[in-house]
Amino acid sequence: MTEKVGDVEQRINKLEVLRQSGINPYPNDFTVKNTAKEVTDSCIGLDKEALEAKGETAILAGRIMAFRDFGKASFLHIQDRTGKIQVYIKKDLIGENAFKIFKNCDVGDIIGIEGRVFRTKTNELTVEAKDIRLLAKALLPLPEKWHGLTDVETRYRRRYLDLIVNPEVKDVFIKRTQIIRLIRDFLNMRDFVEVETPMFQSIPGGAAARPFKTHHNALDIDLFLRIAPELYLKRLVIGGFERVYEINRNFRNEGISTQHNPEFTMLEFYLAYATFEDLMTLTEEMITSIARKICGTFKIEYQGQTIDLTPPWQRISVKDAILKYSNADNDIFTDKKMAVDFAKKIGIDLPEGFSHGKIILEIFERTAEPKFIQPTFVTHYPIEVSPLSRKNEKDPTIVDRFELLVCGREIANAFSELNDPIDQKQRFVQQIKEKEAGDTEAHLMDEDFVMALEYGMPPTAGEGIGIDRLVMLLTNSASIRDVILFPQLRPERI
RNA sequence: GAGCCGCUAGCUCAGAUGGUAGAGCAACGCCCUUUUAAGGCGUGGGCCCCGGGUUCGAAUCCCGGGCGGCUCACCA
Repeated sequence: MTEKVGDVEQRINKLEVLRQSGINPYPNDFTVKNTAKEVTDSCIGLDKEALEAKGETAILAGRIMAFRDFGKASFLHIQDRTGKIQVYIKKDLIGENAFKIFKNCDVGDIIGIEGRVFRTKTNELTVEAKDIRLLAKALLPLPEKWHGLTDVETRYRRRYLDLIVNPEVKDVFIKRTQIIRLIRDFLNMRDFVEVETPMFQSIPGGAAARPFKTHHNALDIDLFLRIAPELYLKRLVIGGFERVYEINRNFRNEGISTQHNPEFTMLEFYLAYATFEDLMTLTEEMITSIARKICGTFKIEYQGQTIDLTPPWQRISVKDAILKYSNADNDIFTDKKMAVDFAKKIGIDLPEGFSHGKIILEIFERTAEPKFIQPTFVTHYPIEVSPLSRKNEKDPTIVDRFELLVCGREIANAFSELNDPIDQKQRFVQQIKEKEAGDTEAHLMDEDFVMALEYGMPPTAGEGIGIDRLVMLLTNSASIRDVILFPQLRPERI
């Protein structure tokens, strides 16, 4: 190879060498019998002699992660789904032909190995190959063994590489699926039924957010990707699914950040004949039972802070939180003018037409929300910002709702559902007014949903939990992109 | 959307004040049959993110653009 040859060309050359000696570089007839972990587990506690006596053998496959080459012998590490294990290749043992194949293997190739398990001088458990098969030739080199792949853009764009090279990344995603499975187990055990409701909605409802718009050609109608499943799940409660949930994607056409991805996974569940207070207890049970299994403790580390999940969690109303964490006066809650003045005083820009409740919420978010590092149920939100929640019996300006805050972030949002169809209709009407006043995220009127309520919905409590954020918390991940396999990025342009 | 930072070999990174691009790992060749980032000797490898400008000369300075990260805004 005297002329300029890149890594890929070199590997294609090797591939040709193999083909010409009758070796298929992409065969499909190797039967794997063991995994790296099985081999390791079965030899735990066995010293060199005991292992020798046992005569353990293994047939396994994996990707070559590293070579330590000695000419006529070589050590390599191969990696399968369970981890890494060392392989020893000796020319004497595998023979001339197999050794020739091996010499045309590179880091990154996928191989199959059969051999005896032994311990080396340094006591590392090793499979001594008596046969080697190339199962898939890699044409591109893997990132460097020592520093690995750290460039975040490459890690997100080529997640497969990230997963091959950074084991802790794979761990996070395995934990993610475990968390979701535990949630399903938790709800299924309590007689909840899992359902799927439309992603395409002609009236995007159930949350305050801007939707993605698309078009159905055959029907010739505009459709919206859902921003929440809420209104469909409540229709199911009306239909008799007294305990129902969905774990699925929501889509919101908004900014991207360490906390936001345009598509994200949401758990929503509804429990008939329950109140938002019942859901606080249920939420504590659900999240602590998951933390126990995933983290093994209630005192978890998140980005340098220790979060104590030991129940019961603090409960505080929006009003009390504002009074506690700011020098606001009591009458901001009864007098909109006072609320406006106070908001301005603490530097909040208020667009025209903000409702009293929205101003209160702004004040809460500015003064109190970031203070709730330890898990806290913040309760009783203003009615204007909660158009689907049940009005509080004693104070009609607030609703029976809570948000669960951890590290100053919303993990869950829940309320006693509004099941009075006339009240619901009025709330929608109020939202329309706010939309007309310029609020792009105000809810839309959904007549069909109101009609469903007119058939009667049992008193019900409902909750949404942002799965991505829960996973971030339980895996100590700083960015939502670290818990979503393929986070949204701009396409690369040349 | 705004501000700050980054983009140089497959990967991780150096390249003051402008002088024509380097290291380690990976790769290739030779030696080496128990290594652990194996070792020794040798070799090749670059649209320095893109486009303009200044200059005798730009990876470096200036302007514009692209992509990414973080912070803020918006939100969950």
